[in-house]
Amino acid sequence: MLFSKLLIPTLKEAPQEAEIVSHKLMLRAGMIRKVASGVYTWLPLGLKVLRKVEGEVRTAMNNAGAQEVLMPMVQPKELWNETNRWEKMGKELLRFRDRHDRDFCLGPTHEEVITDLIRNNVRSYKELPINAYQIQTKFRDEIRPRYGVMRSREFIMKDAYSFSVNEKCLDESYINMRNAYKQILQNIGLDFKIVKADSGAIGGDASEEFHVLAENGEDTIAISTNSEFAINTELLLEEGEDIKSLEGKDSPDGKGIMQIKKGIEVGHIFKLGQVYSNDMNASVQSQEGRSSTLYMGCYGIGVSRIVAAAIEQNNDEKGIVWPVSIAPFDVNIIAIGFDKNEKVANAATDLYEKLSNQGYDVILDDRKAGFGAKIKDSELIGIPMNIIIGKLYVEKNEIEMRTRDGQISLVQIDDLEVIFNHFK
RNA sequence: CGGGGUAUAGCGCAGUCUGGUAGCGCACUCGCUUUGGGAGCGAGUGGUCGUAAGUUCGAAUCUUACUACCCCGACCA
Repeated sequence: MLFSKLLIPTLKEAPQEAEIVSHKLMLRAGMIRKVASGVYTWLPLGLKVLRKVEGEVRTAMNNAGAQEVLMPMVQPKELWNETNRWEKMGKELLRFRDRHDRDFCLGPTHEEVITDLIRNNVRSYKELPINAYQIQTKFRDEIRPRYGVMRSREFIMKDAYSFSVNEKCLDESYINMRNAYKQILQNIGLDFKIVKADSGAIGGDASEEFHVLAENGEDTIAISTNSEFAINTELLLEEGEDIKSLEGKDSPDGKGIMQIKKGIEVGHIFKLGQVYSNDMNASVQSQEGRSSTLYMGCYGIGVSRIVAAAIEQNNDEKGIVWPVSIAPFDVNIIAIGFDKNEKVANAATDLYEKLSNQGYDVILDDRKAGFGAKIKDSELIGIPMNIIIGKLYVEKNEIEMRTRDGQISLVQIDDLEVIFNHFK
């Protein structure tokens, strides 16, 4: 793609509305723009990252045997009445009426809709387990939207729902999703912890949260230095624990000592058991020929929140430092004097095509701007690799390869193998 | 909803106390010169000062009401 043709309105200064680093950088890099409080437009650059995160999630879900569906954002009151949640939910459930005066809401989650689908279309235990997921826009009328896309009212979530005949099978589905979530965050390249959590309003037996560790995290978690043990301090507070005195104590599992960290909750998995399937009469015929109420699990990942969390964890004074897996582009070819110097333009275009043909996601900065402006933008946007074609090339056929973290090497432009090797 | 704050050009800000008809930097447009760390010179464009009402000869500035947005708390992917 040509930089000059893409809408990438970068800013030198962060708008006053932004408080935390990820929000500032997303605005400055031209990834998002606010439409209303907690409601954002994703511009081309932001959308590219969002799509890459979606891709990582989708791949891992499919590999785990889940199947993709797409449910409506608009849901009828009748379904929510079945679980009594129309009454139970507060104002975060945005309700409205259609022209026939029928009540609807914007879906903050989809237990009712998916359970309705399964109960109407699955008859036998032989068809189970089923795990259906979607990647979709959710709306929660949050009391206080905050920090840009980190806690917005409208956001993209991957939500998966598993249906099993018995508790043991639910456990298997749960572990399966737990592993898939680990895989997703590892593949993206984020530092995270799995944390025991309060199962909260959604209800059910057990739940764990996936937290990306970052200083601006909204949650406080207690983790062990030497094991997987981690717990949300909200749970400890309920038990009357004094959080501050925990730091430095032995971990309850005997391995390592406790540390208090800040985390961003990007995923949450629940064993729901039969809460919703009881309310909604979701059952199948069991092996014994009797009606058997389904066991459910639900598994959420905040796709748009991961974008913000990744920035929160990976940035420096110059801008964003994307993990390669979700960077908007793999390479930026910075062509200095593209509009004036034919030799530069030809070489840049030629290299652009060669790299694209190799399957790299490449952008060519063909703008009429100086080196300083171009490299600053590239650093702000966080593209992992820059290839600079300028004076050195004109004089000595050399191009400069420069990573986002500042490692520089000079390469002959015809040395394609050497160039490609830099991407490994 | 409770507490705190902000609102002047696309972004960052000054002007408000002490009323006199709006300014700076960046960005943007045109021209020429530039092109390896956000280029220079020259000439320009852009604002019913958040909205409404009031006080006044006169309001960005004073008064009142409203709205939007941000921050701290309860909610959550």
